Amino acid sequence: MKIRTRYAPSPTGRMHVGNLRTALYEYLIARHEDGEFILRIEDTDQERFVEGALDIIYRTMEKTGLDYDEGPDKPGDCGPYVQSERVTAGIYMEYAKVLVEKGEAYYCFCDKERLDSLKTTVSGKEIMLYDKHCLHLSKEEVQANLDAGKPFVIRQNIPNEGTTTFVDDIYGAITVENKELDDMILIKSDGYPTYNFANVVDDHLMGITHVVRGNEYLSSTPKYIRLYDAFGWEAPVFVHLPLITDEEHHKLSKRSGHSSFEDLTEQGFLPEAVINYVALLGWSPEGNEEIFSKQQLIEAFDYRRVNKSPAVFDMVKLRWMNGEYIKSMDQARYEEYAVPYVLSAFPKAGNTRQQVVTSDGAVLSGGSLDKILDLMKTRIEVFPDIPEKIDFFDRLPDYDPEMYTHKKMKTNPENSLETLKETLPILEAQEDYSLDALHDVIMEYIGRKGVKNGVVLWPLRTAVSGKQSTPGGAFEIMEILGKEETLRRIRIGIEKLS
RNA sequence: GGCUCGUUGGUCAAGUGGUCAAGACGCCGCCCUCUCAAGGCGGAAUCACGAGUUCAAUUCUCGUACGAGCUGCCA
Repeated sequence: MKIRTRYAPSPTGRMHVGNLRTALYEYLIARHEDGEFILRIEDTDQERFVEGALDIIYRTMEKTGLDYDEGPDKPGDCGPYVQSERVTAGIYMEYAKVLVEKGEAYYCFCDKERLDSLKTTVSGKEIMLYDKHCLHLSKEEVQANLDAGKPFVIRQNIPNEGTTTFVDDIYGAITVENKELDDMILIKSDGYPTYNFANVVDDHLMGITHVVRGNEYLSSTPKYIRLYDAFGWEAPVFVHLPLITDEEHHKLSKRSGHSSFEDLTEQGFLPEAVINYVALLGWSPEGNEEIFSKQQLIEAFDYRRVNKSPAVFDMVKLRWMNGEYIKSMDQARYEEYAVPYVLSAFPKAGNTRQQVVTSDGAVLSGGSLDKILDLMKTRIEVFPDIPEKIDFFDRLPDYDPEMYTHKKMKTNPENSLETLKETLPILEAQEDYSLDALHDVIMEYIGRKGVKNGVVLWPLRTAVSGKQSTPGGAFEIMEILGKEETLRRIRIGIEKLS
């Protein structure tokens, strides 16, 4: 039988990374077996609906490459794929009535006051188990209430005896006492189904073979099983996934600041890196490889290797992985992402990819920008790292002359001044400011002086950058700055040291 | 409170009744080197605890502790 999985989000805001992983695993399970993956919108909660959330879902599916075979915007044989539309079609009420006929569900007219009176507080928490009060209403009483237009819900009728058992493909067999199971509401008083009910009905009607979801549903699954049984339907395979937590081992929340896919992309993470990272949270491949393209994930993904224990979402490792993706990015796409950040380090108005004017007044060509881009590629983990690493190109910082002192290089303000004074005329005479030419002419000087490279290069790099550490060395920086700006900065260095 | 699930280095994790208990991130050190990266090499660091089964338990069983989830006319 062909595998069919579905991703069934509620349009309530951004896409939580837990949901994203669920969607990914559902996608991978289907694609791995050449099955089908469908998108269904579960908008049965009118109150929580957020304007625009639907667009976020579509956009996220698109950006993450989770293409579905059927969905609201991809008609298939099981539509509509939006639950509110299915409500209008009367689907859920029809099935709820089937259950009522069978005695597996019943109308309940209890008002809020009566329900409240059933609540008890145990160790600070309010708990409530419905007492089946309305189960005992006669057919005539129910009809009379219905005719009178009394608001009602339809509840599942779960016996108080016996146990219910199901097998989860990850967690194994799970058994609960039926008396622990509440007579949950199937149809709400506004006529909408609850998530639990709509889910079962739709998964069956849509031919879903594998239900994949977060482990927060593990303890309510027995109720689902009873529903499938009540209908006489075959239950799907259940695959419950371990929780993703924050550093404090609590469920990832909005407070953590990186709980949603959109949070992450705003922070400069690449969709494919997020997907790759999230795939490894709760699942591991057979080998030691960790970098997986979507296609490789599809091939390698065996959901039986999903593990049971919760996983901490580690931003540090995500950053590393994102850096790996950046390093192996093709040039065009890399530039597409990186150029805006490079440009943002040169705030002067009118700057473009082809030419920028620095705040110090130097003119840098497109070629210089290329070199900055090259320098950055192995030095960043996310693109927003760029500006602060290259700020010294735009404006020479007002640095402390003590920066010329470096024990290992054996430099100090005195010999640094000497170096700058002696190299200045060489650099003034030099016309070719390409990396190689600069290298040759300075190395020739170093050879002549008979000193270690660092004795000369440390002060030079300090003078042209004004920073303790820089991407690239003295030659790279001088090449990028060009002759005029290089000389200006060296003269400033000489002034500072004099 | 009840129910359910979980527990291998700081984090992600592999793994098995007998292993020197993989690998990755991070950390530390070394090499390279004008700094920072990248790259290469190496290091420290783990089977929650207590019983039981067994010649042998990280692995199987039970219990304890801790953590999480559920206990909504939310999903």
